[in-house]
Amino acid sequence: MNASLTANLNPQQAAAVELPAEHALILAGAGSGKTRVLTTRMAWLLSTGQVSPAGILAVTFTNKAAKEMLARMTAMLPLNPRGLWIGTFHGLCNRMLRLHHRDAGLPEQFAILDSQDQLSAIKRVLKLLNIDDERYPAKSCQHFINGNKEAGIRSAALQIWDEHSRVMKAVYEEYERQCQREGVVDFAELLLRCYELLNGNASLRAHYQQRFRHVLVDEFQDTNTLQYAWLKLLVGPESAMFAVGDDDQSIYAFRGANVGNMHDFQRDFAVKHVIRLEQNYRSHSNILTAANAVISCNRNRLGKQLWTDSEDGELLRVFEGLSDFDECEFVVGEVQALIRDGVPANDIAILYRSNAQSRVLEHGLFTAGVPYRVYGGLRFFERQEIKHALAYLRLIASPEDDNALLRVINFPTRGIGARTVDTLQENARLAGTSLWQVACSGGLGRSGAAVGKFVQLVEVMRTQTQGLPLPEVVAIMLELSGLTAHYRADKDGEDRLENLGELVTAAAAFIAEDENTIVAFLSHASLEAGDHQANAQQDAIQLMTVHAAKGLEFHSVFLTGLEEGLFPHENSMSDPKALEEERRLMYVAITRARRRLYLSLAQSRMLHGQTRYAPGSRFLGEIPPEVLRYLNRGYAPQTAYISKQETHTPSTPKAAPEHGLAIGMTVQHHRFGVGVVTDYEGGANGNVQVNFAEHGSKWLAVAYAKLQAVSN
DNA sequence: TATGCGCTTTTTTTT
DNA sequence: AAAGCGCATA
Repeated sequence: MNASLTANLNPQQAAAVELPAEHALILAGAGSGKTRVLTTRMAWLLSTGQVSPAGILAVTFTNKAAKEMLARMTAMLPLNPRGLWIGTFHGLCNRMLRLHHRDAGLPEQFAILDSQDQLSAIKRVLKLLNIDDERYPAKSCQHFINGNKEAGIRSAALQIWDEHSRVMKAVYEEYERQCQREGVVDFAELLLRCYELLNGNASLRAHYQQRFRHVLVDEFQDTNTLQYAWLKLLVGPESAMFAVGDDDQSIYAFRGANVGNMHDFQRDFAVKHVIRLEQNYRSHSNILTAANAVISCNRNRLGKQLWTDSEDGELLRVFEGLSDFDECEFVVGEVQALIRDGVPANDIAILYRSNAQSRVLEHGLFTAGVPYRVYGGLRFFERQEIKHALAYLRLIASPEDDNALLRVINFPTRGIGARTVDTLQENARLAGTSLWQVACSGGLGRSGAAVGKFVQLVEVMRTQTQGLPLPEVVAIMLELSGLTAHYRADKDGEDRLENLGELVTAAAAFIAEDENTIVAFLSHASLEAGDHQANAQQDAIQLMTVHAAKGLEFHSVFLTGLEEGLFPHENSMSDPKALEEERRLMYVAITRARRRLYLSLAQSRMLHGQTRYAPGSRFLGEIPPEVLRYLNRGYAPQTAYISKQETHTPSTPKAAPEHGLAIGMTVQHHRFGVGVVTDYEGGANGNVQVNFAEHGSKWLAVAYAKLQAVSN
């Protein structure tokens, strides 16, 4: 039986699966069968009787990954999924906090704030403290609070340096108080609270350490400081931690992920088993060659070289368009050709660095009648109509939820204006109670009647839905609240109505596999905002950012917008660390392709309403020319030589131009025609690099080239 | 309370 | 170019 589990694994994979119960770090390259190893490891542990399902804790970052892991496990062994602790960091912390809410200092029915809710909660704090939100924008307070929570720092521990730090500390402090008073918890709080629960409660900690003999972590390179600290508390002297990650695919440092955790893990736990999974089963060899070459330009790596025994495959196709429209036209044409050749549409992806780039592509695909699907954007549970509906549910479950009350007290409008809400908040502040309590006690003058009716409405919703199955609760709430009527009356409300209907369906689906409580459903909504997509996937090509593509693979991939300033993004170009992250992003992008990879760029592009000119991405220049095939003439990989220089010599600040030329400027040359200035060095006696439409990119001596500016 | 105009601001994103 | 936001007006 054990043999059958590892039968189809390569020696490294099998070794990883069958490691003894000791700490291990698996460095798993892109497409090397990481998830397979993780799930097989668990199945092996269970089937050899080393551990019972209750003794396993497996952590992932996304619900999708958790679901996939569970699905693959149950395919290998029949299991009751309820006994297993497989989930996201947040999901597992939520589970633990619900079980020990008293020890954690939380009400049994605590609500979870998503980022939007958190932001509005912070706005209330700013208002309460009379803080100038020009100088202290809610967004930056949110960033500050989350940053500190992820570093495990409470407001009380903050040092005051100046006025700014004093205000930030005050905001954080009041925000903590407010959340505690209202019984709500934000995402970072789920982790921090759970960390503190275990840290401050030795017997509980010992209990879980005893219980979880095997702690398995997926995408370990993406863990932040707090997540790692939480793991350290859970892993006891008799537990083994099995961490799988790829430092080369760490693309979330910008939001707090700490790749250094991989290194720290080896040191903190004296890890004896480090296994590298370097054989790639996904891509043809030329694609891997490109990926390896690019990533090898990074300095800080744990070191790993992907290889494959598959054939070379095609060369990577490079297309340089004159404009973003030109690039788009090319992409659309190739997509159509691929589909004609029988590549399934959903096995084709168009990737880009930033969401704004999707617009042109969407337009092109739409015009050409190619079915496509854009990933990202607004998620189901984040839509305003859904948030409104959830707020009513939250009020039914716990009326003291001020955030929820504020959201819907006047939606649909019922004559409770900003003034009334202000008075309500002021009275609540004075009395030190919730808005709901104040609303119940009346005494609000002219608008008191409207508030009274709202209180009644919530009461009626609660009594009428008492004890009913969740989908019915949702349906009744939608009617009584007036949400359905409101969107029915709205000429543009059709989609929203449909989504509200979908919410009832979601509730039905939820009780089919989980509990029948409103609170559980609300947690589900906060923690799995993304999973519930309203429109099912048909056979359509996929458009998404490179970030969103992580973990996915496609037969053919179009990597678009390979220009300096776009990819790498301009905000990352001055910081070497950020630049390395961009390069890892490039590595992730390249390794998404199984068979065919297109690399495309445009000489000019509409960006922020302006036409911008940028030279080709340095990353393109880091790919060995032998694996590239330039589809349109004239654009040999000159960018390579510039970027090679840039990569290997410390970047020197450019001297101020004395010749009046600037990067992006269109110029005319007597022999080479029209081109765009892409670089220069030295002053009037120096050189200038011009990318000519007809003759490609050239370095010319400024003094002799006699370039003339062309206005456009 | 709703609407519309002019102003600003543009990475990446899960939970 | 487009979307979000604050403020003024109907």
